[in-house]
Amino acid sequence: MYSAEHNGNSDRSGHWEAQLRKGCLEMAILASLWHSRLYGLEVLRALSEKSQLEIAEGTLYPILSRLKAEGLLQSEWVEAEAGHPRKYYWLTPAGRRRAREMAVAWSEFSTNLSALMLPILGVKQR
Amino acid sequence: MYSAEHNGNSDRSGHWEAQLRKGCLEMAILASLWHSRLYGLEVLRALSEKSQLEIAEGTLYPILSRLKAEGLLQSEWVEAEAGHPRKYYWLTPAGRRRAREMAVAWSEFSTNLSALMLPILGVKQR
DNA sequence: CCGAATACATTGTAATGCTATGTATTGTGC
DNA sequence: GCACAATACATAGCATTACAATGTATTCGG
Repeated sequence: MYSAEHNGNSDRSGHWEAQLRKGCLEMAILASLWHSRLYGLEVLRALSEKSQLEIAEGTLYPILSRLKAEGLLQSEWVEAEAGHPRKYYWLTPAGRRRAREMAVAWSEFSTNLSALMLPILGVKQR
Repeated sequence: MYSAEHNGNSDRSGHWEAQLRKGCLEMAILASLWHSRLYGLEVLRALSEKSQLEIAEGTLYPILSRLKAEGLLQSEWVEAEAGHPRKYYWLTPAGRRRAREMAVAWSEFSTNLSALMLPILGVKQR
């Protein structure tokens, strides 16, 4: 996400984009684990590369912890052959179900909202 | 939005959809005013009809108030020929600029996130 | 041994809806 | 005229969720 601060807007202007993302992060993190288990920083990198979604570490770990507490993720410590021990996470069956539900809800929600934004983008409507 | 409570999930399950919407409401409300000024309950109806977005009154008015305080909206009381006085809102030039910025950011954000959700929906990727 | 890099974790704070509730005005029926 | 319903707007306590700042722990390299 580009910074909006260069616009010289009011002191709130830098914050509205963050609000756009709130609420989507759990879903995005679950989605990042759809294909394979990953450790924390791999999740960060996956999200950054696949969807330009930048999450801070301080944000990520509480979310992972919350999802685990809710039974949507499982985790285990793995001693690396070289380097640091890592905590790997993967989706539980309940986690896969949740991810699907969220994907469906997101698809509908985002389609509806995007239709609302079309006139503003100057896109022709049918 | 359909209710997720019929799934019999944990007590948090009914709340994640609400979180998906948070952060999008300011943008949606600004967008609802793109073409013409509206009074409060017209905004509600416009959002419900155009994008199936249901916002409670208790949510709408603080947002309208906030956007006005930020200089993005203007408002005035109008005595109706029949019925109740209504408070009409419309976008200021700064409001139109913000709406455009948000529309652009949303377009990019939602496209990226949707791409992340495609595998879960079982949609083929190129 | 020390500093850097990597990996994970925590907490106070700010922001934003949700829920419940309340105020005010107009219209209708009795 | 009065009571109630409908309409319209408003508010505040609470729950939730990131963000930012900070900290702990481990490994590696000089």
